[in-house]
Amino acid sequence: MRISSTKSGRSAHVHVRADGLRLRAYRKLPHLCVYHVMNLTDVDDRIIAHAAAAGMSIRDYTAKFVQAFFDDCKALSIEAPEHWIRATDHIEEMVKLILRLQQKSFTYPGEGSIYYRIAKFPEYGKLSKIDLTGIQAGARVDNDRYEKESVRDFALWKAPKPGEHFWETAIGPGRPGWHIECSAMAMKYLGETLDIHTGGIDLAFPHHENEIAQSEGATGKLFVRYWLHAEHLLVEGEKMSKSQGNFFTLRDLFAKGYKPSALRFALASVPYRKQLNFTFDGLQQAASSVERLRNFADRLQRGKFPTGQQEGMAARIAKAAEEFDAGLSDDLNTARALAAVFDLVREANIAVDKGGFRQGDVPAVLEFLTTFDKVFAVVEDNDSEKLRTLGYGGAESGPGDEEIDRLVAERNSAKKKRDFATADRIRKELADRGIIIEDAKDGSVRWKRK
RNA sequence: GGCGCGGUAGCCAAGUGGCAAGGCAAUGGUCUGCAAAGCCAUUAUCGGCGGUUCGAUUCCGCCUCGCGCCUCCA
Repeated sequence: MRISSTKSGRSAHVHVRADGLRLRAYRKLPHLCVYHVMNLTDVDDRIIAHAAAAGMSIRDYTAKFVQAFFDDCKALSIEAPEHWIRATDHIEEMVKLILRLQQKSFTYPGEGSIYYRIAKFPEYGKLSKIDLTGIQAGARVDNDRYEKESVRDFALWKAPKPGEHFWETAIGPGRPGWHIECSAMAMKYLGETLDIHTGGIDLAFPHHENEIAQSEGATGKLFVRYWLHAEHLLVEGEKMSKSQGNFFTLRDLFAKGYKPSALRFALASVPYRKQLNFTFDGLQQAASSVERLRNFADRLQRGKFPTGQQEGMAARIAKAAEEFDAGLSDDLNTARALAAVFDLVREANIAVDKGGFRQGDVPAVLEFLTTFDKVFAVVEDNDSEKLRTLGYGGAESGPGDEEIDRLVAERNSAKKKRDFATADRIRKELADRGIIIEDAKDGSVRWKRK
């Protein structure tokens, strides 16, 4: 399976919702090999202009955005693709592709720029089902700086602007148009036909439509077998925008104390084709859901159960794995996959409560949870560690392990003496510092960070 | 205006022509020294109106509401 994805410097949620689902690690089917290439668009009009204004090279100017993007990906446990590549490293490939299009008369020049002639590609619009016949030339040409045969035609190569960075190439000086990079780079790393291309739904038109036109025009072959377009977020039921004040960065959210796992769960639990309404209440709900899963995993790992296996449990676990698989196979229906997990959690909890659950059942359940976590990456608790390494706000400044262990021991001895006032005081103090203490039936005590 | 997506319990959300998954929250119960965790119980005439059908939340039509794209914005 070969995947290409586009990226935005600002947001990683699309990646969590589609490619970020860690399908590579999952790889349920042995013959399914994931090869993922992620493109970093580090050149466009705005970047060039801003870099010029700042007196910086494009590479230096974009460095901090690239770094921030990767940090965000790490925070959200998005797996690194096989290749992540920069547009500016592939100018030559773009030029070659343009030359190829030129030979087939898909291009025409205009004031130093090179345009794609959409009239030459009758299938144009097949992805977004846009009907070009209704679009009249002249309807929206006022802000167009270039001369084009048709309004829909787009620039493959743009003439240099005074004072701004440009490349000296076989097709003349200038810089690439927005769309050409994706076609050129995808083809270089993935071949002329890719299996999956992901991106935000907003990019379907015109960006992906133009990619198809360029690629298929040049090769005469199908460019992409499956497009995965992720729907956008709403925030508290409204469109996210800076002016509305409902635009949050990951850093903002972590600084408010939300955990990476909660955010990841919130984003991943809603199937990618569905518009996700991001709310703080929803984040809280996601955190609670993650908590339930972690409690369950913990219960299995710490618990001491009678030896042997419960009759039917192995089959029950296998069924959960099957349903989980079926959910993901159903166009990444994560909601369905999650239901399979929670069903098993509930049933296994019942078995544990009733005493039927056996030690021999533990490995299979844990193995299932591990498989689940390869995709969802929320059960393993590395929230604090992530925030710390990435230097994001919100990392705990609470008590250290030794101090906690000491206080827990202190509370235990108070409890043994039936000095509940002291025991409860210690528990309350720790609770105020974000540590939850739980007593188990068998007298053992566990603690966890909230 | 054109094209597209969606309206399912307090919240998030799956799904199917035939008794409506799952999660969160709430309330009551169980357990507990008290808690927590877990478990049990309770909570939906599936946006509205028509049509097709023995039967529709699921199919069709109309309406309504929300969102997106058609402006190099994920």
